[in-house]
Amino acid sequence: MAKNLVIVESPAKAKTIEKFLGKDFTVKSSFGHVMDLSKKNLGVDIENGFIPNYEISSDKKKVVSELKKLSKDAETVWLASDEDREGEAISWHLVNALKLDESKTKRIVFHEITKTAILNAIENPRGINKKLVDAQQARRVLDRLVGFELSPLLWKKVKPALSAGRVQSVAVRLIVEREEEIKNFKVTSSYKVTAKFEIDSKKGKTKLVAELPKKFKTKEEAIKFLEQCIAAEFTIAKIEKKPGKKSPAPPFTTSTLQQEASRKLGFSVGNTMRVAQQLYESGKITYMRTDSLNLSNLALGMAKEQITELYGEKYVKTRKFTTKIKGAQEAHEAIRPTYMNNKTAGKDASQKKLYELIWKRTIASQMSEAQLEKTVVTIDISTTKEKLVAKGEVIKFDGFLKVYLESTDDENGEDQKNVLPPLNKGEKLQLDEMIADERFTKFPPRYNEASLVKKMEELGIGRPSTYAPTISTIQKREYVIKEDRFGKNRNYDVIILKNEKITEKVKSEKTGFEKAKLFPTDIGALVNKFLLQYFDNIMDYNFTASVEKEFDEIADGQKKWNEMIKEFYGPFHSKIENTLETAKKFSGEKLLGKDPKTGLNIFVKIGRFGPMVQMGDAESEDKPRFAGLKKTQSIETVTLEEALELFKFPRNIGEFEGKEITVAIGRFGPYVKHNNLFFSLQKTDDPLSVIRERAIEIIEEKRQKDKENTIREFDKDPTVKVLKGRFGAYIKIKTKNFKIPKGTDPEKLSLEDCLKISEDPKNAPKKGFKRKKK
DNA sequence: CAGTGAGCGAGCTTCCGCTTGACTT
Repeated sequence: MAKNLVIVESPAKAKTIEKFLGKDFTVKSSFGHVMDLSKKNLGVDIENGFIPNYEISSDKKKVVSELKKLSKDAETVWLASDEDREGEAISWHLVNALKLDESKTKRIVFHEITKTAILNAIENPRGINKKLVDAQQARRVLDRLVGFELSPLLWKKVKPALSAGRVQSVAVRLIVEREEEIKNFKVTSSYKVTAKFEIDSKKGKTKLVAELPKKFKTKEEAIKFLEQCIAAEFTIAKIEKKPGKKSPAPPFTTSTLQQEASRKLGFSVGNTMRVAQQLYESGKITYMRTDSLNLSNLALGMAKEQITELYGEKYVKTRKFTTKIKGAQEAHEAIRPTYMNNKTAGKDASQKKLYELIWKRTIASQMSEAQLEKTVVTIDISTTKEKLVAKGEVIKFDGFLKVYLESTDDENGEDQKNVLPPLNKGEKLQLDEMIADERFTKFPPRYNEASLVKKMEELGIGRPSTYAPTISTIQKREYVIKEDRFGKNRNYDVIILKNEKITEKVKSEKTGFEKAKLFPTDIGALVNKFLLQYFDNIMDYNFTASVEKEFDEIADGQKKWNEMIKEFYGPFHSKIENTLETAKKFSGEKLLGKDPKTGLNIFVKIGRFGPMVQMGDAESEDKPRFAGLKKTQSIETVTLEEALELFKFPRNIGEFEGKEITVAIGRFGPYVKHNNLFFSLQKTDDPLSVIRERAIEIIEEKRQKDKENTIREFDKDPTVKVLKGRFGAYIKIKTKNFKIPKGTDPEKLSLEDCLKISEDPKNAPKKGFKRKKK
């Protein structure tokens, strides 16, 4: 039995560290937090000073009991969770969950997984920092109170099963507000003049492209300018050369890795993290959830060695980067290859591509600057005071550019940097052509997953471990949808001066094309409006930053954590109560117009099951009729005509086997209903025009499929069936499903067998825990 | 994966932050 038990957060880390320490040490992992607030009720005792009710998380019971056993036999238990707020709390929870004896428990920390760092940590143990734990408790309790009081309010006032929280609600706000900016954006156009000159040089003819810095607001002004240039003489007035340099970007953090993988590889945020996890687990890269730019001395040394070997000594420049991100906790290193001499690694194409990106970024960050020479050429026009400008850039020394250049989110990469031909001051230029083309102002870009993460990081909301899950949550709640939009064609004017003649042309370009961008849904916009109206403080972009400041004060011992919570909770809770009493149902109801046949009002709003249209007033004697919106429609844009179409359902389209067939649109899209059974329409079927014959086809297809999936049926009781599911055979009784015990042949089950199996609680459908009411 | 299918009636839903491997309906 080992004398020492070391507990870290991640199993891959445990494996590495075990190699560094001798055989007297066993290294195990807690798999992150082992305790959390109870999920029943609030999990916090409001009346008695906000005492948290912690429980061992259900998925951690096994880990905890194993660690408990090992800790009993160990002489010393070393708690080596990360050195940040959450890590400190993990150690504290471990003390409680494992019932550790204080005398044999030691807390150690390290920021990098290197042998020296770990041996050094072992030499310098300390106790648990209770103040830091308190800061974490404040963070945890605040998030619980906000989430578990706001969400139920939404269920009552907006729609069931919605959610709100300190992080997700602000993320949705960003997307809703960006969409509003875009909607209110006024597109204007102006004319940009570009001139092409022919240069005779020793090497033959080359081109020089120059631009007019000024843009013309109207076509008339642009034409007037071109007319002036017909008989003009063009002379080089000035040639300015300036040295410039470019520096490499710092190594990757979680957020910048997600951004670059999105731009360069087209990965979603979730995909990047999944692939990075695989690389981490196979020991190829360091930890992938980090906000630190730091590289260990070992890594710096390896990088230097690698760069010298591959490119030579003059490409080396060792740098240490420091983070500018507020609230960064820097418990880990930056994301880097474990061994810099592996230029490639990974099992599949995704892993290889991501690894290569990390390798290049890390190596480049330790390379010398690129040396540039920037040239600006000014060209006089004899007939006007305006001057043309040509810009050029020559790379004198490539430095880090040999390996890697960070891309940008900028969608219209304007500055084209070309190499200029040899030119002399006073030289007269021969105009080939001059073009004035119409350019339009561009609305602010919509967020994609990665650029939203970037913005969240800037605001200090969310952590490296939560960026990907948060983005998935707001999509799962249907606050936000990720999709492509096809652009529209737009005409623009082009005026050309060539051979001393001016001609005009109209050209066409694609505009508004969007790929994998985040759009707010009706529900997202409505919930955002509700929260902004009643809880503007939580929705404030600075809310997290201001509570973070208080958490820091708690960690410094200047503030008691439950006092901070009390100050927040008092006004917050009375707002909840007040809103509960006074706010009406928040449905976003909008009057579209009147039904021309009946004269009844047509409304659009959010109902229990999402966006819908309503015919007739709620207060009128005749109950109003309802119909759900199609998935492709929105409250914002639906027209009266489209709304009226929706009331054509359910459509009776004939009879089949003596029962009528109807078509309608439900929660899960358009369907055919026959004999109380439902059959989904295909995407290619139009619910407004689908005919009886096609409906029968769909019914027969479904029947065939059901037959194939049925293993056993019983004449005596048709509500009991043995069916083939995606996880194998199961028993269905009415709407409930039951597991079949192992070793039972489903083909041979009798009705009695089925009923018996259904009575055994072991086989009952799992529905989670029932909530206990006090 | 495939299946689900209402307009109110039960019972349920929910947060953020650590971490991976569950093993379903």
